[in-house]
Amino acid sequence: MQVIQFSQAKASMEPQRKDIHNSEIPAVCISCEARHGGICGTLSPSQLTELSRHTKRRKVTGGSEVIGQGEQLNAYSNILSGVVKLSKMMADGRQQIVGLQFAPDFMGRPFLRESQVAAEAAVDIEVCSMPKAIIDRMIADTPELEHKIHEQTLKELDEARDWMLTLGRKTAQEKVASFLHMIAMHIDPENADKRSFDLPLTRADIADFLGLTIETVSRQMTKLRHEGIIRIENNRHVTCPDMERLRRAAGND
Amino acid sequence: MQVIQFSQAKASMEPQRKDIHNSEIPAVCISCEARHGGICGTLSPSQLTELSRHTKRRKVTGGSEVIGQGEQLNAYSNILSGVVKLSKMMADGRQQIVGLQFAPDFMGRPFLRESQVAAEAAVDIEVCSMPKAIIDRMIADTPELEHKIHEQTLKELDEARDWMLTLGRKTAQEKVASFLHMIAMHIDPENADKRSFDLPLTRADIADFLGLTIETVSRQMTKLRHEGIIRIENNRHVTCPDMERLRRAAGND
DNA sequence: CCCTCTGTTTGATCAAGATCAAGCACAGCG
DNA sequence: CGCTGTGCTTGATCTTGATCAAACAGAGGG
Repeated sequence: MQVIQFSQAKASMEPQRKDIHNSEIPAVCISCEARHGGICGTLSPSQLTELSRHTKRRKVTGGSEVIGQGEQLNAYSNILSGVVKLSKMMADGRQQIVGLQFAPDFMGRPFLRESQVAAEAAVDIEVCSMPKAIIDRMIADTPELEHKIHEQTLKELDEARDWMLTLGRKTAQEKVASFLHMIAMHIDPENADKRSFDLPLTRADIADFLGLTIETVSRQMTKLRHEGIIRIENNRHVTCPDMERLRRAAGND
Repeated sequence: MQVIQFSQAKASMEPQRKDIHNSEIPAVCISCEARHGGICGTLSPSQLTELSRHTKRRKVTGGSEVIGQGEQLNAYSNILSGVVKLSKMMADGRQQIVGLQFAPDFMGRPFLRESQVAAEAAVDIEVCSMPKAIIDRMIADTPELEHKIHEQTLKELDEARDWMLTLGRKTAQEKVASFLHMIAMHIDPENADKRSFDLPLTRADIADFLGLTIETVSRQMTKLRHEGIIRIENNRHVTCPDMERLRRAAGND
């Protein structure tokens, strides 16, 4: 009966969904679907019933690991809020961030037992996680679900390849500008002239994302600041008066 | 009736398949499946019938474009032999190779009209290509087909992320060693101690793959040669007496 | 045979970014 | 209040890989 409520919620208006998400009963991901474009819109009522018994909403504080590199991966998650960084590390400690995941993204690695990347909360995040086994079974008999996940995979592949061009061929200045531009677009892709945003990453993380050192990131930020392309307050808050100039500084002309 | 033959071929032995592939009638991709692990094993006989009327086997000479960056992409292909490089180019000509595809791979971008990468034959290749529209329709009603393509996408994503670590954090020496090791593994993944292989890429391509210049690639190859880790004949043919040493030089300790 | 073209190597020099080293700002805390 | 720790910036110097330049090897072609 709980589930009937959820199904109704799906069709109803925003406030009610919120109530359900905050209720005692672990919220089924139908709420993610409604508010964040997650995967659960593809599931049947009976599948949702089952899933609802196992999903769990939880908060993860910034900096803590969601999944370690090479670890057994036994859950999928929808990111409800915040940013997750995916990274790889070499034996001697050199690290590279290979992807960022934002609020509506689905996290997890289908069809494999081990993850080759570590997932860590970049800031405080909220996720809705569900057991791998159940989702894997549902994938097998719900083609739309696999399709949805496939589309997410394709999106990640495109982003990874874009980033390879940045890593391999751009200058430090262009790399930093590319990063800022990417974040600005992700915060509000519709409203491209939105001028102000918070960086979800420390300078150290940005360096690991761009294949640079902390010092170089800092110097390039200062340079962009002196050139009037950005303003920075409190280290994290960035304002970009002219997004087009930032785009050009990023080499995407 | 042609198609019945194909179906039989699928179940029968190697030589017959080859005959079919060389016959006048454009070979349906069932032959790819049998010999190269392509996508057509997931299709029903009637789907194969239809597909067989539209697939076309063709050769592409090294260096020519298969799909231009940003071009309309109206075909999928199975690579039957050879290597394809996927690359991105900046407006000023800087280029980055973002992926290599080898013989059994499926090439093409589902669900999108435009490709953001250019695909070019690295050496002379043979492909079995099929119209996008037909495959897209078959994907819609054959979940196994989407699953197969999804798995290929996941493989490409893993490879892209591995390469991001190389691009962002490895030294020139490690990059070149990583490249050689990767090629060696791809030529014969089963037989990891296979010592000898041909490079499918020119020095310029290798540089674009590694985010280096031609000169640096050349110098690092010379250095690996002097250290006795590899031997090189005719510029393209590489012998590696001790794969373990190469792996260590690549930083994958 | 010479000539040209492409792909490659090698050498000399330069510069972008790494490394080493301080120092500042701010938050938490005894 | 001063102390400590963390994250960030700035400066001085060094190193890696880029750039500029030359030369070589092999293929094709007149």
